[in-house]
Amino acid sequence: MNLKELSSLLGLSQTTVSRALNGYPEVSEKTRARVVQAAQAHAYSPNTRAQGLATGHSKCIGHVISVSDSAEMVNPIFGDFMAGAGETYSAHGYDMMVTRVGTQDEADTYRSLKARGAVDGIVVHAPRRNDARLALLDKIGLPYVVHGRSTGIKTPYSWLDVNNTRAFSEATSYLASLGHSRIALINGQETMDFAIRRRSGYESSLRFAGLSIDSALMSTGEMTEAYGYTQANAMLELDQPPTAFLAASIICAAGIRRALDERGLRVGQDVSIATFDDCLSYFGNGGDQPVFTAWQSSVRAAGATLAQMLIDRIRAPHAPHITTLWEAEFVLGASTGSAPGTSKD
Amino acid sequence: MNLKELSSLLGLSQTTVSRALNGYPEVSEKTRARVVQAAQAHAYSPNTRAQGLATGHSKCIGHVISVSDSAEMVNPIFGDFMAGAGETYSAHGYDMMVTRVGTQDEADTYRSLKARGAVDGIVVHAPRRNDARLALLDKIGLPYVVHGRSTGIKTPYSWLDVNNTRAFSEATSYLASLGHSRIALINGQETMDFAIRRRSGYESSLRFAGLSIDSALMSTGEMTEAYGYTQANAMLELDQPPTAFLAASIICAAGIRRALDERGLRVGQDVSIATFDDCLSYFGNGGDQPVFTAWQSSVRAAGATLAQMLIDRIRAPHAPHITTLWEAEFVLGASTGSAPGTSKD
DNA sequence: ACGGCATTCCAAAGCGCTTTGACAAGTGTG
DNA sequence: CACACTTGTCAAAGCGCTTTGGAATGCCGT
Repeated sequence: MNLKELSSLLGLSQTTVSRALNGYPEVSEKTRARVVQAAQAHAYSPNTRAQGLATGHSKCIGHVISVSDSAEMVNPIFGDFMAGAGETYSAHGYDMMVTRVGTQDEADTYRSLKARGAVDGIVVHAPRRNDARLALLDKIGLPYVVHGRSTGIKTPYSWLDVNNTRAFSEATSYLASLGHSRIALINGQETMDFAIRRRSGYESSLRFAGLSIDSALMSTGEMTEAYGYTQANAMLELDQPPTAFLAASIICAAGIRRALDERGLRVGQDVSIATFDDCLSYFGNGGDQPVFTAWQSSVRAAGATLAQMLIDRIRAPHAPHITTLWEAEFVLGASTGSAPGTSKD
Repeated sequence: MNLKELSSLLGLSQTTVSRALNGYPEVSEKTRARVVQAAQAHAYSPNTRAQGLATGHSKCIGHVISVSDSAEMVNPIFGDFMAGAGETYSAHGYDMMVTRVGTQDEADTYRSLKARGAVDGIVVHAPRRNDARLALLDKIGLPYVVHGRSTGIKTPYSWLDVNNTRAFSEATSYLASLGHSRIALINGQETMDFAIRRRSGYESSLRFAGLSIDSALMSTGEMTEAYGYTQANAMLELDQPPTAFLAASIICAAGIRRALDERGLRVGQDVSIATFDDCLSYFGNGGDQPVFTAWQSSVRAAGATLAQMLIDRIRAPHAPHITTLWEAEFVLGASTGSAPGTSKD
């Protein structure tokens, strides 16, 4: 069923039917009702491609997952982000396109997405410091919003970020206030802007607390369970092992806990764990008694909000940029306690 | 840059340029080379929508994530699946569209995807028993492949599945052979076909081993970490608690381990855990000493293979259906051991 | 009765591509 | 040298929609 068929069926012109369905005022309410009903009855939906050709918009948003070819990792965060974004998209009649690409082909992918007119805008994931993608997107004229920020980029752009510096600063201070002086940071990959911010929050609080910054207590890597486990184990072998861990993700934190459990160390008593928590649906940290003491911020909510920001941006490409900074929420869990030897224990 | 511009720039007709780029034989190699070079120089990519309109194909594959509105869960498996599928798609010039939808709107989504011509085919995820989606897709004529199978569907369809029955049967037998007589099954949602198969494999091996089937040792639910934890805890409170757990996913298994650790039970000694492992990139179970004894099958590989199957199917919609059954691979990990009180321990 | 003004509808152009059918130019044959 | 073929190219139609610029209709006041 297409426009031509539907309109001849109704004895109307294509113009009128099209206008009726798209809510234009030039058509009487009576005929509009008739058209809408007929469209529903015959399950007519305008052909996306034809509509796109005629309007010049694809009504589609692109997400590029860049997969470093060596590791082939897909962060589970992505799924939750897309669920949030997808909700917004479908509410506004947008489709969502996902492209998987090796990191070195990323620029070509953006260019192609634009040249082919495949998408009206894109979400930039996992921005790096001085991320070259932003300038590229500006140059080719593809609207975008950034999930996170890119330190060093001078030109304005729209972003939504969690205050990572603050969260990790608070977390570090919190652990220090419990008497911990050897606090380890199990960070994400420090090519990512957010990881850099997290480290700086951590370091500044260490300094503020008068604690030494020990590179042996800092690690950076892909935030897998195995990574948390391996790093925790390595650090616990040190002459002066940490008494507290600060993890970049609840998945890492799970790995750290495994290392502690395996060594017979009691989490929250012998060794503390605090973590950032993206509120992934498959790794709940809620309930009456949260497992981990955490600074949390829902990545699903971020997806929903960023999607809205992008849609607004596509509608008004020259509107001033919107930037949003969310504060992570503190949740006290069972994984932290006073440092061993401090006060009562 | 579009076809018209490019062709007038070359002093050729649009026809010739189009044919040159699409590899038609009617154009001399000399002009083809000239055209290809110019296209590259001017970063010309044909407009996807126009191309789609003209050809009738969208060169796009749909994936529908149906999110039960109550829970809003997104299985991390999805990310790995898409990474695998995405690789195949981009190799064949296909785009990937993801639609998030509440379960009750799923049928409408498929219909709309077809009516709008948005996709050339789709991948059906998480099939249920007697899944109504397959008949719907057949009816509306949207090519598809199924990740898994749907018991009860008589008409042929293309699928790729892991031999879940066998894997869980083997796993149960394995645990029984270690002397375990109280073996718990922490299953996925038994609305899903794969979960039903897993249970049947589990039960048949229990029977074969002469062990009783105790519904108190079986649970079904969304395979989150918290679910594994909660169920394990509940079962360990039973008068006759299990000495072994069989988990549906490595994420559940992590929850079970947490419950054991918390109770001071040694994994692989006091209580064993075996699990199915989808080889998620963020939850590696590999290495020299795998954490869990597992039956594994890469969901990423499944994605890549199913994508290929779908593309083939789109090319030849009336070709006989292809069905593929993969066997899960056994991996001995540290999480299983003889039942307490059995032989040496 | 007639011009003026909304109101309601339409024919046709155009979006950027593929593809059909036709046409020059070049090649070989008798 | 005329003939039939191949080879390389093109103009134009068409994919299904939106949108521009009219045109017909009905209603008003004068």
